[in-house]
Amino acid sequence: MDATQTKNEPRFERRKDARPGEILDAALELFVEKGFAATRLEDVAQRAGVSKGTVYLYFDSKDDLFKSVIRSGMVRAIEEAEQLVAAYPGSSADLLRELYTAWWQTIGSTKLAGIPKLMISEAQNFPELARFYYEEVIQRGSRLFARALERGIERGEFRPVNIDYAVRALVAPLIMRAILEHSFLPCAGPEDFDAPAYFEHTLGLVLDGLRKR
Amino acid sequence: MDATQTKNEPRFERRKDARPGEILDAALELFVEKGFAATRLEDVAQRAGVSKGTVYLYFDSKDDLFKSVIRSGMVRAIEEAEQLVAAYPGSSADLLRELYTAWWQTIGSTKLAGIPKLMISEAQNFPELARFYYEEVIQRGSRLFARALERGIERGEFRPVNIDYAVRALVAPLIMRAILEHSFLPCAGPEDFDAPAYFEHTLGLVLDGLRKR
Amino acid sequence: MDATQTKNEPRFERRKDARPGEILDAALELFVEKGFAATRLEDVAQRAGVSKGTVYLYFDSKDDLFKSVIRSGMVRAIEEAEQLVAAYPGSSADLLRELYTAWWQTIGSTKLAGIPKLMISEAQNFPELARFYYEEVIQRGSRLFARALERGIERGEFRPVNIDYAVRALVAPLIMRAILEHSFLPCAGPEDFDAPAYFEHTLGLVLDGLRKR
Amino acid sequence: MDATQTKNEPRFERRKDARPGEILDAALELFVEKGFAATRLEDVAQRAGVSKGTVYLYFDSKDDLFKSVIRSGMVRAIEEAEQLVAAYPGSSADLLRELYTAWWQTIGSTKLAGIPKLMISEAQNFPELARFYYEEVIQRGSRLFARALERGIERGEFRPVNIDYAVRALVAPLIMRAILEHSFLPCAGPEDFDAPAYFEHTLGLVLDGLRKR
DNA sequence: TATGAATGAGGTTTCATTCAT
DNA sequence: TATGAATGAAACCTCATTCAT
Repeated sequence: MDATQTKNEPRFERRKDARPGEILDAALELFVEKGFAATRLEDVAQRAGVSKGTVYLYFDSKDDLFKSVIRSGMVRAIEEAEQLVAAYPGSSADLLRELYTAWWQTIGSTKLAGIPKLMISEAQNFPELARFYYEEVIQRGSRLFARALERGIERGEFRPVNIDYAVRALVAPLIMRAILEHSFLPCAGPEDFDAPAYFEHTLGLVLDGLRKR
Repeated sequence: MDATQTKNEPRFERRKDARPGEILDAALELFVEKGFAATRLEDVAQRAGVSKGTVYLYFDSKDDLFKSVIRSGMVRAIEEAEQLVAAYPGSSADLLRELYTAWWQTIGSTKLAGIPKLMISEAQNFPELARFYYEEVIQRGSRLFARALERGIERGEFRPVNIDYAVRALVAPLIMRAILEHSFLPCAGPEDFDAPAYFEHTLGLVLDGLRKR
Repeated sequence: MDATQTKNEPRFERRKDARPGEILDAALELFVEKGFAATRLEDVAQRAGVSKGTVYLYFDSKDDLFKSVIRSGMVRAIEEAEQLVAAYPGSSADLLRELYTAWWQTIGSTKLAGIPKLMISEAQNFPELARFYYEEVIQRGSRLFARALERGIERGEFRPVNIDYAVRALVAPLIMRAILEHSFLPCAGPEDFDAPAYFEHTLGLVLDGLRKR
Repeated sequence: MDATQTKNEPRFERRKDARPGEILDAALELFVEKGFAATRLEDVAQRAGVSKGTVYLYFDSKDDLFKSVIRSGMVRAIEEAEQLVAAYPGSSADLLRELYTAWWQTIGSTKLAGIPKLMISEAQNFPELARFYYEEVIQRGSRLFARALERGIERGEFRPVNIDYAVRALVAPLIMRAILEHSFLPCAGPEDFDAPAYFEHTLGLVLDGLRKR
């Protein structure tokens, strides 16, 4: 069934209508807020404006809903960024800055920013999902930065450094920021964590390390 | 199997003093492994080698047990590190390296390494506990590094930098490592994450940024 | 046995409107029989023909169920009796007899007769509920009799007596009968307690005391 | 053991020492206050000033403790009153008044006043105990009043009345008062229930009914 | 499709009872 | 005798899931 449409769908989205999107949004919010186990499906339904039974029209189970939440969010953003890297005309330092900006706009400042914390919390309870996320989001996302660094080295803009460690140095603040937003940020004064400034500074530190002597 | 020991095991064993610690240990392991809500008190009891009811002799509720787990773990390690910083005779760069080593030995390579992930996951569900952790662990721990940096600047070993950002750059890899260990490390090959090497590299990057020009 | 009916009984039966009443009935019976604390919610559910969870669709907790049982029972009967007193055309002695009859028909010979014992047993455990019952049932019920007595005195049918004591003399046998039915009646031969005769005799005693000399 | 003392002990007291007496006192108070099922043995022990285990040195189980509480209280008081009736020299009206006074002094104004409510509440849960109480306390107590009434009729002091109903009219206020004290008295103003006046009035009413015309 | 009443397995928590000391 | 730590059955309550409407 559904043979005509099966081909061009985004790979990790299970349904085509708009209804499940609202459910996914609600579920993401609540899973991030309370954790998977502590989230009641009834609350998800209510926040999505549907009844409890309706959730089961679109998702097989709570587990299935969780997996859909994770799968549906991040991948698209990474695909876009991959295109950005492939076609970027400017300097590699600017490309890195561009990647930071893109991350902030498509993930960091949106609901998707909750996914890292969520996935970290539940990785051990959903091993296959964790593997999927590790490969399709973490590794694929890391490769973006790796490619930009390699590009810079090839073009003589950066000195040759260990790519893995440099990637981590670049990615860590993004993840830290996303995690903190959904954990301790309410404890800190809001002034304590100005994301753009933090990113700018980290970028400066790393670019300084990349500069040829 | 084990025929020699099976018979004489007493079903009632009185060890009042040892109990709470054993329960806390078991609880920490399971909370980290499965999350707070998904951990059944029965499993905690079993792993601690006691019955369900015994847990309630020492802790008022599951919530109380959770709070005790968090409170009892980290603070001691930080106190020790504070003494280290206060009395350190050598260079500030060595002090930073010493802090890294101490963190790895007392936290990073022990069960306590699970607490950051755990606390991040549950911060929103335990706001007062989150505040406690933020103040007594995160801020107090950060101040350790801040003091080492200030010391280096005062003594002319480092150039004057923004302390906050430098602290974050130093702390991020420790936290990232601890978090990953209890989330995606099973997905990665074990070779993918050699903690000491990672730390050494990060330290190199930051110290390089601190070097006077 | 019962082969003809066993098959088609649906396991899910939707009867939203009837449920609360059925549950209240079952709960009243069991609370009276065993006491509040000794009654298991599972038994209430079973006697009402529903599952444990269903009880919680209609009542927040066991306490809430108990309060509803008490509140829902008596008040209606008293309201009806108040109208009886207000509109009664005959002699005041007949009105007293009428009140006795009404009590027997709407309370004494029904399940509601268990409530006095139940409420007495639990008054200390539910102080606010006890206050409600005291005001809305005990005092309001007593006022019924008081009004009939005052009416008789005003109309010159009775001699002026202390209303409070006379009310107690009238009410006591009703309460005693209801209490005994749910406590020691199984110990006594059933012949030991013919309620109408008992009431008739008490009425005679009191009316005799009210007669003008 | 204890052969010298075995003979004259009160029939329904199981132990001879003073220790169990304190436990029984504590148990009576709490059973009356909260009901049997809602009373925790730990609280009984604490109020008696002993440890939980000690209770089991003197009583086989919670049920056994309950039965002992009931058995140990009332019977002695009734025995004394039986002697009073058997030997009373004065008028039968005075004897009735004497019985009221004795009841008030040995039961109504003491902790024992809680037993009627307690026994009523638990009669259905302890059928054999209920039967014991019915026979040894209720019927035996009623016979006290019956004997006084018969004496009065035989001696020509009272007119011949139905003894059963007259006994009930005499006993009801005593029981009502004891029950109310441990249920709704906290709801009423304390002025609402002056026991001696209430008793005096009831006695007057009944004696009036007994007077020869 | 959509609803929400109904279910019942499973979790937390209590507490009567046991037993090593 | 006396203690109180330990036990585990059983209670209350929740919530993912089902199904009649």
